Amino acid sequence: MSKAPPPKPTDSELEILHVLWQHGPATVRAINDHLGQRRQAEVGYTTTLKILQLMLEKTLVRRDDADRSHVYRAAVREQETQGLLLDKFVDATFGGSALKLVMQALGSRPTSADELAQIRRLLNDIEIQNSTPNSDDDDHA
Amino acid sequence: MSKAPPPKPTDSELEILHVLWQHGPATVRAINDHLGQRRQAEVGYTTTLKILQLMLEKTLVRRDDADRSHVYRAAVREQETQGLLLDKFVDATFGGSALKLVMQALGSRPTSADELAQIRRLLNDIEIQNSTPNSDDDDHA
DNA sequence: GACATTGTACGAATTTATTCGTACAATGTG
DNA sequence: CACATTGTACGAATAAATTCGTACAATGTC
Repeated sequence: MSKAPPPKPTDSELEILHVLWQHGPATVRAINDHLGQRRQAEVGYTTTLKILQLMLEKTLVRRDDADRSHVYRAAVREQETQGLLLDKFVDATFGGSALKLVMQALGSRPTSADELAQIRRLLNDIEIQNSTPNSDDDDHA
Repeated sequence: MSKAPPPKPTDSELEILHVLWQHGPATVRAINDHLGQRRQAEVGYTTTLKILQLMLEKTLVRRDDADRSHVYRAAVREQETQGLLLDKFVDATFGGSALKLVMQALGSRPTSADELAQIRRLLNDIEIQNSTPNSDDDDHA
């Protein structure tokens, strides 16, 4: 029992993860610059640093401190993290019903024909998988 | 400028709204009992009361204080509230892409044939609407 | 009417997230 | 080498959400 699984990131932490996922490993300075761009206002440098230090303790990021300017990189995968957050959100907001969420997402919002087509393709794939139970796709951690 | 639109409910507030949406207007006592059931642990009565009082100030609920036991009821609609929360969530977690959210929701989670059928039906409806621009559904504020 | 019960109001402690100031070390520049 | 620059570490202020204790009013019961 040596591993503590990384917890759910907060909003600020998630924003930093987005930067790391998109641009790869980066220094605090670089991350902070990106944050300043994607928001309207600047972010204090030490604020970003502090959050990254907390994220390090939570094992949401790893860092390379060989050089003076430490380099941080995401320690959690984008899809897995989004899946984790999605689970919580579906539970809290839609009582656990992913169907309701999808209906709401598609129903109350303009969706392009192209996007609809992509979803249709996904539905087909899922139905194929549902009807052909694989015998060897176990996913051991 | 008399209306302040109700703000985004917090997690606890959302849980109370779920009770109100599901069971209709209720006293603090009744709401508290429901909360105790849907969680594992009991909730302090005054905790629920306090949150309801805060929700009243935020105009998330209304109350009838004619009787000694005040009766609270939701002042926001379920769908609208879920839509609001969904928007924020999609922005924060999926960079604003509802498509990514739907793909994640459907892809990384078992979905029954029945649910898939419902989604298919919805897709059909949307495509019909997309191809027949209505001339009289203007929505003036 | 005395007393227990049930209700509301409200202050306050706790926790978590966010923000930034300050101290100080390492490095670059004249 | 003196000094400005750039970096990390860390304490602490602030704000929001959550929790509950305590005071006290209204009602029910004998």
